[in-house]
Amino acid sequence: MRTATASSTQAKGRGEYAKSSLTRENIVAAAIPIFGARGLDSAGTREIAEAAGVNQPAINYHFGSKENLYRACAEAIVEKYRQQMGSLSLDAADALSGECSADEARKQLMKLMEGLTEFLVSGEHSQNWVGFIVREMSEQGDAARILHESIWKPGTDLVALLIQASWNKSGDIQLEEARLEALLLVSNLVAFTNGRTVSMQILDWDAIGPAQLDKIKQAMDYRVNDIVRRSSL
Amino acid sequence: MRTATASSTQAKGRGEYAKSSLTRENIVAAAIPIFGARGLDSAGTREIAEAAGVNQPAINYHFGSKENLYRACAEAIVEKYRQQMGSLSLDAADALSGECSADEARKQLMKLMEGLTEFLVSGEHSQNWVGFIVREMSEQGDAARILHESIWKPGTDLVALLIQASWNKSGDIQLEEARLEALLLVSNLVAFTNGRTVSMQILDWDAIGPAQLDKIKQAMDYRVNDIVRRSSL
DNA sequence: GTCTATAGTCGGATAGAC
DNA sequence: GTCTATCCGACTATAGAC
Repeated sequence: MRTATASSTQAKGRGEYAKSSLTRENIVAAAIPIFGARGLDSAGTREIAEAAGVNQPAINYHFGSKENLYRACAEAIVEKYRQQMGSLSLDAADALSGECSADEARKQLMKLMEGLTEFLVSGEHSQNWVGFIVREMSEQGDAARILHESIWKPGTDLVALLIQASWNKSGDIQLEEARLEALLLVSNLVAFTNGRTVSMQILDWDAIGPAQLDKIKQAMDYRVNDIVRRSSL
Repeated sequence: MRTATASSTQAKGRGEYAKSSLTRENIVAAAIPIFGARGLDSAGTREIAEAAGVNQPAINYHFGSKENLYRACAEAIVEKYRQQMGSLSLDAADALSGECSADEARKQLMKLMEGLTEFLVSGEHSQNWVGFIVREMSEQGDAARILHESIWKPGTDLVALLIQASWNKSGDIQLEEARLEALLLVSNLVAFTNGRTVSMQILDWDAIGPAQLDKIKQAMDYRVNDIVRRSSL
């Protein structure tokens, strides 16, 4: 994106910055894990600059302010999320758009949740920016809005629709109930991202490796099946 | 606690500070919601001092440093938690200490979770310091250790033991499984504290009042029953 | 014990050389 | 476009009057 030749004060996209896109991306990539670990206020521009291999004023030059960089990080994360979860989401959405049996919905739901589990809990390289997403859950700023509208809202909505389809019911009341279930389902995964330290201590785990990931996945499978089973109430 | 006469450099407890306990408590009470909302780094001593009705150096005088005040807040929270959840926890522990039928365990578990739900999600005055607890879940400092050992660990352990008792089984493998279930159960509540903003937007709620609290409680009841039902697998 | 005044440090942002 | 040097504001912590 943003095909820029190496050196020239070229024309801007539309009121947007259009400086050296390479160093911009370096800075964003370096900033995301630092912001994710320490938050907007605590993370220093000097720290970020060092990690990116540039000098401190470079951040201000490229982004205008630390907060702008923060927003740029949120946007970059949305992009990465779409790359990583896009195909899974599309599969599920496709299934929903056709008529979709309860069992088909259940299978799609399990596949989607397994993908989400791997994505949020495992995924060594992604681990960095999951911290960013989860941290922003408790904030109310601009970045939080971006992440909510592009990640949390569509993600949980998709899960909710699959749950509803698995119940073989429709209607607004059912949808709200399904949304609540979807939220609780996703929050279970957050326990292993946001609260990873606490979780590991409680479970006497010293790492979340493949063996632990399997246990989490199994627990999530139980959860999904429990939710689906409620259709017969 | 700490019965101090109004003015005198009285004897210290044991190596501990023993200044004017009243203003100490005022500062702690003012600091907890601010730390909870903004975190250790972002919260300023001036801000806290103003909220407490004292001047900024008073904090340093009474606590030595901002970080010491932070630890004092964590300890105060543990105290409040024990006051508020103590009787419920004791009831459950009592039930466990005697021989305890599966159904008795299930009932105690539901009662405990309902109490926890009200405590974490509702509870207007407590809302302040729930932010503190949840924020520290992702940290690894001294305060995090205090809260973990005095709140998270014993709390989830109790839930895990009740789950195990409701399964009518014992053994280490069952205990780890029960701990995992307990963790997921508690993490569902965190969705409405830490992620309150996100949750409300997803569910189209504009507040978490009695009606919403009932829905959450019902969902938690479903969850508990689902977990217990698995004993027959 | 509580205040005012201030020291000392570190943060983000800016100016200007190259 | 990227560097060095620097400003200015905010912060915690300390010194000392009352």
